[in-house]
Amino acid sequence: MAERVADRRAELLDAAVRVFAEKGFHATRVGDIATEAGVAHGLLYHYFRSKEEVLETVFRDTWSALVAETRRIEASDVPLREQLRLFARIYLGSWLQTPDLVRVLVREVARGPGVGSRVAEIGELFDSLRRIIEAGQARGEVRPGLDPTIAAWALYGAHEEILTGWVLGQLPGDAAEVDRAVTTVVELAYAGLAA
Amino acid sequence: MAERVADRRAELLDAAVRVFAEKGFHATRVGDIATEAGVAHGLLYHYFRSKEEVLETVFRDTWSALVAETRRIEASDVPLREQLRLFARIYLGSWLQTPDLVRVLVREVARGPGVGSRVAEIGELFDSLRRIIEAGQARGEVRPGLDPTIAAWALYGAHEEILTGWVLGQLPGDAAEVDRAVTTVVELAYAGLAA
Amino acid sequence: MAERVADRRAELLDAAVRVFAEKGFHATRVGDIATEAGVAHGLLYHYFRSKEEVLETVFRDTWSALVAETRRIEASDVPLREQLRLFARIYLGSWLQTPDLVRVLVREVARGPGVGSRVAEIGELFDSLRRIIEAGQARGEVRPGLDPTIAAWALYGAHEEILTGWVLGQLPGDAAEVDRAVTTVVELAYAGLAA
Amino acid sequence: MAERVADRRAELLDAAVRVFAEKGFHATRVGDIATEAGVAHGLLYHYFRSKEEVLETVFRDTWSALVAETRRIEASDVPLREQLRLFARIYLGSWLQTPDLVRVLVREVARGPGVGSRVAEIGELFDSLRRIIEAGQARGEVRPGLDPTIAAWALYGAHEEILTGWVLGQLPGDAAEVDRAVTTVVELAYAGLAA
DNA sequence: AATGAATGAGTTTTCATTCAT
DNA sequence: TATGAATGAAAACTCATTCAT
Repeated sequence: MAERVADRRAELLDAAVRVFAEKGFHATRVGDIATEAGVAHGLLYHYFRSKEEVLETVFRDTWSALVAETRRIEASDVPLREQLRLFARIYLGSWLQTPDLVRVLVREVARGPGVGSRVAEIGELFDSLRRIIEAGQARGEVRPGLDPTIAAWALYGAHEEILTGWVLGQLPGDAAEVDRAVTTVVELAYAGLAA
Repeated sequence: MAERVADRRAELLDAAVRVFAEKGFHATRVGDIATEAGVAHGLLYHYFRSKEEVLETVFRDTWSALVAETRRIEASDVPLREQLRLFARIYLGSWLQTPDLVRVLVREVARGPGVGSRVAEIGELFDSLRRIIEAGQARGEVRPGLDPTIAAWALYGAHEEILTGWVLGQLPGDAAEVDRAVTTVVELAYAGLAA
Repeated sequence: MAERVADRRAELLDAAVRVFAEKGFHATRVGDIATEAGVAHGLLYHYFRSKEEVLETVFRDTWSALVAETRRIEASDVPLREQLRLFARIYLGSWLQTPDLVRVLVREVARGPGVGSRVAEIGELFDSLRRIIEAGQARGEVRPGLDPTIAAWALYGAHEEILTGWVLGQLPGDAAEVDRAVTTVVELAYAGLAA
Repeated sequence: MAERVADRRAELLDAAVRVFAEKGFHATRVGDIATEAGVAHGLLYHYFRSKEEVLETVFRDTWSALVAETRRIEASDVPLREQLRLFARIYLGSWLQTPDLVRVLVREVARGPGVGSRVAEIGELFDSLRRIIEAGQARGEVRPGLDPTIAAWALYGAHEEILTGWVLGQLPGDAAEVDRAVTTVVELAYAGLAA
């Protein structure tokens, strides 16, 4: 029974991601999600309070996984360059794994009502990146004068914009290009930060 | 008379930027813009075909100015580090000059609906940044192996995310912080790119 | 088993009266009744065809008891003044016995939608009151010129409006006030009708 | 211009009364009112905030007129019997003047959300009736022991129930019957109250 | 140029009712 | 009996856009 419920909920979330990715959150009608999931639209309201909550859930599920992975990288005992590579692999690699999810997150997350409620969770990722940089400074791997907070935002932005390029179809996004992007971003970031 | 027209149009655009910045494009009603501008909402349709066109106009006016400035930097005969500093000053400095405009561009333009129609113009800026990097490689200032296209996107993203941090209220955005951000981003970028 | 059924049905009716009294018929969801009764909402449809039928049942059960009591008064061999007092005691006294039921009847039944279907039963009460007045005229207790039908409606209305005052919280409705209301209405009615 | 606006508003109110009278408030869709008034449904929202507000307006306009008339009667220097007759004429006579309005008020006013906000205004009428009775007591026309508040509610209820009889089609409501009802109610009430 | 009354397409959400289990 | 997932009709309300004045 609980399994059934989880299934339906998951089906609806999957369907929502697909439709949000294609038409965008605002242009998506609740009925579109239901149709994509093969259920009546009323059912969506058994599992979610509103269309907005569906997006919130998608965001939270994905983002908390990303934060968890980033913290694992932060905790890992490897040199900065390796940490940067791991992060780039996970973050940019998501384009190959779950392109629709990337489309949705890149386009919708910083926008619309409810950004406020997401900002706190977004902050957790930046905090982790900042601590990675600070730890690098403590180990002498990163230039001491650099502002770690600003550097963390810049670092994240470098990654996100590349995802954006793929989402907008402005950058080629096949597997080889993703590899090349990982390499390029890691080189840029490491050289940029290194002492 | 032509001046009057220009005035009214400009007033409406200014009002629109203010309201878009406060409530976001979707939550803004045409009547809100008109009220903010002190005119009847019907008048907006003398100057613009639709609410969408108002946003388009805001984007195009701002973006083309930014592209022009970037091209001037590209054409200028100064070292890469100076070019990066000029770009960061203009781009990040806009937060102090026209914060509402930044809010709108960061939240609505780079991702929102209708990006499709703006992508070509967005591309011009990236092209210019790419050529700056390529020229740096030609002069031996930039590492030769680096992919200039990906680097241009990463470079732009680093800047944009800092604006985003200010827009979301997650980074302190006073004049001193803007200066510090310019310094930090230029250092990061120059070291990241330099041969 | 039959007892069980009767129990469940009665529980649901009781719960419905409580919820109708609090939120009104239209604002009450079937789920509210079920929750109040501690069962799943689907179960309600084993005992009633619809939400409407629940209200109908509440009305019919209550009203038929009231009609029966009124007919008993009608049949009783006591003077008019005593008959009026008995009616007032039963009718106004219900406020102390079953205030929620009074709330529902006053607000939903006498006027609400679907009165049409209840009008016949409502008429039985008025008929009984009319015959009480006519009998009074036959005995010489009631002024002969008075229209018994109109007088019956007026008499009933006098009682109902006092219930309404209590329901709306506009008249104090404690036990002492109920007594005082009985006395007042009986005096008014008796003096109004008496030859 | 202001005249036009007033017209449209009044047209919509008239239409609403007609439709509410026929189908009841809840069963009436906003579109029904608009259709009856010959306009698009959206226009209703230029003049009223909601369907509810339309009913509120109907109630307030009517009720305040009734309160004003009752106060005029209260202030007039005529014997109690004449005051009762004037009230009955106005109140019961409304059935001949504006039957739809009566239908709406009788059926909807004491119900639905927003009763709370109407109760205060309803109280004004009862206050006026109570003062009429108290003044009668002061002049020695009304029995001294009688509770004037309860008597006022009973008096009003006697009238309202007769309107209800007409609305429900249970009492014949032609002009002759209205006259007879006025006579009957005045006799009942006067005899009921008189010293 | 300017107004604002008028239009009507568009969409979320609610909730009574059904029915498989 | 009992549950609650699933359905889908229904409707209020919003608001961009038009257009007569």
